[in-house]
Amino acid sequence: MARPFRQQIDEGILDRAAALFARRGFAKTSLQDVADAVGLSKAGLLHHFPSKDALHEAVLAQAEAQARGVLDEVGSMPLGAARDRRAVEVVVDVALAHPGLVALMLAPVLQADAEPVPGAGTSGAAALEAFGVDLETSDAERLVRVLGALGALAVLSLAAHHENQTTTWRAHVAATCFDALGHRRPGAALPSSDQVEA
Amino acid sequence: MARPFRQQIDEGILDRAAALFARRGFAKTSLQDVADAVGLSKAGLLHHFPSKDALHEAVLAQAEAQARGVLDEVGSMPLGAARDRRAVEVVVDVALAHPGLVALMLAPVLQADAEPVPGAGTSGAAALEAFGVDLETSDAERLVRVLGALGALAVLSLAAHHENQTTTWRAHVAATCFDALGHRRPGAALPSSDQVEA
DNA sequence: CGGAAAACCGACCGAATCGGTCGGTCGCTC
DNA sequence: GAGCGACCGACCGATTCGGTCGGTTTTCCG
Repeated sequence: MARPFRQQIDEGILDRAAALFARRGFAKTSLQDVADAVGLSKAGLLHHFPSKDALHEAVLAQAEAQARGVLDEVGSMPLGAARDRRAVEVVVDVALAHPGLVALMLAPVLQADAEPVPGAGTSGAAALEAFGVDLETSDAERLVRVLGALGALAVLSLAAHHENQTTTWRAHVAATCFDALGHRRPGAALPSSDQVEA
Repeated sequence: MARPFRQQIDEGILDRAAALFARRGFAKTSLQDVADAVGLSKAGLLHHFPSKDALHEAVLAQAEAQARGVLDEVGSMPLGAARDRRAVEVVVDVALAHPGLVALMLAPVLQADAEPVPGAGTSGAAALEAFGVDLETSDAERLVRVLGALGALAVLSLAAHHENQTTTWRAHVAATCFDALGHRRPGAALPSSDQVEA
C-alpha cells in the first residue's frame, strides 16, 4: 500500500472523466462536473491534474493505451465469425471495466462538431478497422453491423456501470454485441460479411 | 405551398434540437448550439420559439407524440420473435426519419444527472415496456437485449443522418437491431431469453 | 508522540458564455 | 410603397467557466 494509491485514484478519475467527455464533449464538460462525478471538489481535482487540458490529454492517453492493447490483440486474428466471437469477449470485458471508453472512441464518428485534439478521431477509426471495416471501400453492411455492435456496447457499458451490474450483465452484453454482428446465417451466405466462417 | 413552410422549418429545428439535447443534455446545450445546427442565428432561432424552455417543451412534446404512435402500435402486438421483427422495422423507420429521437428517449436511462422535466424519463421507460421489459421483475437478459438494440439504433440513426445514408442503411440497421434482440433459429430455444414466445 | 508532506477544500478572481432583448434589414405580397 | 414575417448583429445582466490562493485535515514515518 505504499504508493499505488495515487495511481489508482488517478485512473478512477480518468475513467469517469472519459465517460463524461464521451457523452457531453470536452468543451461542454466542466471541471465541476468531473469533480462531482469522482467525489472531489474542483480544487481537489486540480490537485491531481494541473489543468483541464492536462486532464483531457491524460484521458485520451489512457483511452488510447487501453484501446491499443485490445485492438492489437483483436486485429491480429483472422477475419470471420470465430474471431468476432472472441473479439467481442475481449472488448466487452474492457468496456465494462472502463465505462465511457467505447463511447469516447465512438464520439468523433458521431459528432459533427469536431474536436481538434490530434489523436481523438484516430482510435475510433482504428476500432472500426480492427473489426474489418474499410472506410474507403463501401462495405456498407459490415460498417453498420460493427457500428451497431459498438453502439450497443457503449450504451450497455454506461447503463451497467450506472446500475452497478457490470458482472451480472457480462454474458448478456457479449451475446447481444455478437448477435448484432449478424453471423447467425446457417445456410445462406451474405455477399460480403462472413464469407470466412468457423 | 401556402403555409406548411413554417411548420416544416419548426419540425426541422425540433429534430436537430432533440439530437443535441439527447447527446449533451438540455442544460449543457446552448441556444447557439441549436442555432448553428439549424443554420440560424440565435435571434433567428428565438423568433421561432420564444424561449429555450419553450423549445425544450416543444422538443419533448414532439418526441412524445412520435414515440407514442409507434409504441402504441408495437405494444399492442403479442410478444415473440415475429413481433420483434415487425417492431424493429417500424421503430427503425421512425428513428432514421428523426435522428436523436431514440437517443433522447435513452438519455434518462443512461444519465445519472437527472433532468427534472416531468415527461422526460417516462417515454424511455415506456419504450422498454413496449418491448416487453419489466423493470420490476429482473428479466436481465431481455433488458440487456432491448437496451442494446436501442443503443445500436441510437448510434446508427445519428451516424446515418450524419453521413446522409438513412435510406441506404435502412435494411442493414433493421437487421442489426433485430439480431441484437437475440432470436435464434426458429427451432432451438435459448435458456432464458424468449420463453414467452408467439 | 511530533512534524513534514500530501490530500483536500472554501472562497475567490477575471474572463468567457449564458439566455434573452432591441433595433434594424431583407424579401415578399398586396 | 406600405405592411409583414423572417431573420440578423450588437448588446445586456447574470451565470458559469477554468484556475489560484490560503488554510485545514489526513496520512505517513521516525
